Amino acid sequence: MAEEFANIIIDISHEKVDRTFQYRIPDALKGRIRVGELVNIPFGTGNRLRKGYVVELTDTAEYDSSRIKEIAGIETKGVSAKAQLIELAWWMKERYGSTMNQALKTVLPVKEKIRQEERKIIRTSLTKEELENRRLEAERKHYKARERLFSALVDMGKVPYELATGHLNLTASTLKPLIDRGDIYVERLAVYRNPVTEYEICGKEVELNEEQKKAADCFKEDYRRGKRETYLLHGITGSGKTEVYMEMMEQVLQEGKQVIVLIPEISLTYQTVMRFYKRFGNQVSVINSRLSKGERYDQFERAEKGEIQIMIGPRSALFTPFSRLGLIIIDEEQEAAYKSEITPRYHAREVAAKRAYMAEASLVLGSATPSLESYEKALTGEYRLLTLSGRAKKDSVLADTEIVDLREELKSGNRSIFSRRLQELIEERLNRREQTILFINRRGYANFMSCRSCGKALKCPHCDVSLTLHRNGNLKCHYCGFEMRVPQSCPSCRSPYIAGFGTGTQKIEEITKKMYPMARVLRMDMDTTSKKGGHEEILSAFSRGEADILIGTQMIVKGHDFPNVTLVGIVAADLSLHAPDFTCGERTFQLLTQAAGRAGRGKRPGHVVIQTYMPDHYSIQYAAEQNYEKFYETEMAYRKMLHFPPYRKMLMVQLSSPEEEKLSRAGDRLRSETEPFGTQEKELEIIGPVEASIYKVNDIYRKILYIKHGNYDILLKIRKHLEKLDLPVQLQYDLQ
DNA sequence: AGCACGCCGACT
DNA sequence: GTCGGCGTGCTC
Repeated sequence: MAEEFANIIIDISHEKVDRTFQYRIPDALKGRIRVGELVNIPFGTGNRLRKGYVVELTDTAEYDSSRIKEIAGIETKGVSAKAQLIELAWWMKERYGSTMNQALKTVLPVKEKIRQEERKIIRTSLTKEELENRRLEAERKHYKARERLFSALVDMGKVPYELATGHLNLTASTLKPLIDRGDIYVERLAVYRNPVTEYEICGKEVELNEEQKKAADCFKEDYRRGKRETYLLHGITGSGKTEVYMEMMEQVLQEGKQVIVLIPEISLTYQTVMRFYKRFGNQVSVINSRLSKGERYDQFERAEKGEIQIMIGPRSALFTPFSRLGLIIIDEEQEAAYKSEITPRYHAREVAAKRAYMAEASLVLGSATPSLESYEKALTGEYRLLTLSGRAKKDSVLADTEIVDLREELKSGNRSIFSRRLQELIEERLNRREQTILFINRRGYANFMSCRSCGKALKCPHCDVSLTLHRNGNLKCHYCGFEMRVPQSCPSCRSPYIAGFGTGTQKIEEITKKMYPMARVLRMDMDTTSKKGGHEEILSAFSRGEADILIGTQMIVKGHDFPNVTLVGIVAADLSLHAPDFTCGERTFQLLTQAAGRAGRGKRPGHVVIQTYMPDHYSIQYAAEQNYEKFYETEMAYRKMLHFPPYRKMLMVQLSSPEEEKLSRAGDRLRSETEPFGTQEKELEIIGPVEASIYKVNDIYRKILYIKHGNYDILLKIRKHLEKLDLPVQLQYDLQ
């Protein structure tokens, strides 16, 4: 059955028409019009034909039915990348639960009204005196618009078109008679705001080793044969994944196709980007969040016109309007940065898979520590697994890793945050003029309690996640709502040494400076990097050897190469291990592995010290061994046992409201509306609604409902059902 | 973006 | 009075 109306956005770049208009589908076109289709439509009083994209099909008229016009026809030529992106937006709307407008805004960035470089310029061939005469004439006749224009021309000689229409409030109808008279003319030029200057191509930087070659060849062979697949490139830190990407890209470019490379914002550094420039020259464009919207728009426009073939950027680069997309690469695919925090809360990995499928492109996911989801798919054969098990540089070896048991330190009377072994090694580095990184894997704000004697965190008896210490002094489980008083002694070993855990970078900096007054110490965290460029500045200062010790959070362990670093100290591995979240084991493993990978990137061997109260925990053990496979097996078994993703799919519904009463009523309603799905679907599990880890934020209360099921589609159905209820609280859905 | 409409001063 | 520039608002 074919719908009667189509909602269409007009392909004119002006914010005032940045919304949909409804058109009737004529009988002749019924059934032939789909979402994303480029059509011709009569628009405005003059009914001039314009191009528009179909954004939605519907049977209900949302506008005075008699005034809805008909679609004139389907535009066949120039079926561009945009059409595909609109289809993608439709899919995102369905998958992540948002409005079509929200989805469109993420996929098609609206052109900014203020453009930094003018593309149309009003110029004149008249002399200064003639202009002044024109101005006086206009003044005398009270032609205010002309007077403004001429005085601007007298002052500047030329006027950017945007300035004329914006600030001077001129319209085309004012300008036209002047153009006809020959007073002025409009010069059009395509000047792009190029965020990077040109570089010469240097070709390949290094020869690939056996493993790298094997991985790249496997891809290239498939690609040449027209096989499009998803690959998981699993390579340990320092194994040279980037070279393999570039080799793959070469093949794709040779076949006239285009490439999108996603890199987590945090590791999108000058060094990384330069490597791509050196290999591919000005076929490459880079976008990052520091670029203005206009600059970003320009780069997308260049991509659409085919001026560039490679786009590198954070998750939003996924929406580059390439019309011949052949490959998407996602580096560090497990990174949390690939998940959008605003509606539609999409995951770049999933959207990339969809886009690659639509464009008949291949997808390469790369990581040293793949997400469990991806690795599982690689093991079941859904993805093709490519492995790099050795370091790319022959003389560089994996760091020597040791785990220090902080319980033993306490027993022997050392109450400092640095173990004796770590202190010893730091001193050694200082004497040898080598560099040290001290890493604090602190994340989030939830505080937990643990025992300094046995190392165990206080956990929920029902959920096996850490209890969160609340301000009222109680411990709470934010998965099931279990609550208890802070005990006087450790429940498992009776030791009285239990305490809240929370060590900040600042405190560590203070202690370090006190212990090593001669050392030059740099700190890198949210405070020190908030000003723009702060990030890069600190890292390059450290890289130039301007400090002996770098103290920081996750941001220091991503992708940076510091050849002179021979010691990495992980101050308290337990920090991320006890986060109140079922993924904390996975995250800890990832962080520790990455941090350990920072040591010994140069010729001198590296040393890694992991301080922990839980030296036997599998996340810590396997991270120290750099043994991903073992970690994967253990973690998967645990997820399976507790019915967590990826074994089961999970829908999280966050409810928030300033009124507690409304919140709890809405929560009960959501639960009771979900329960009936369980009568036919025995696998269904509902937990909660329980209070969020921070229940009250800015006077708004928050609760979470967890719905688990093995089948994705059931959860989609449940979400759709819940969305329709129209409850008087804010709802946020997250499906994983 | 482009078009119409209503306002207002200029000119016959 | 009419003509035409100017500013504003709307376009399915």
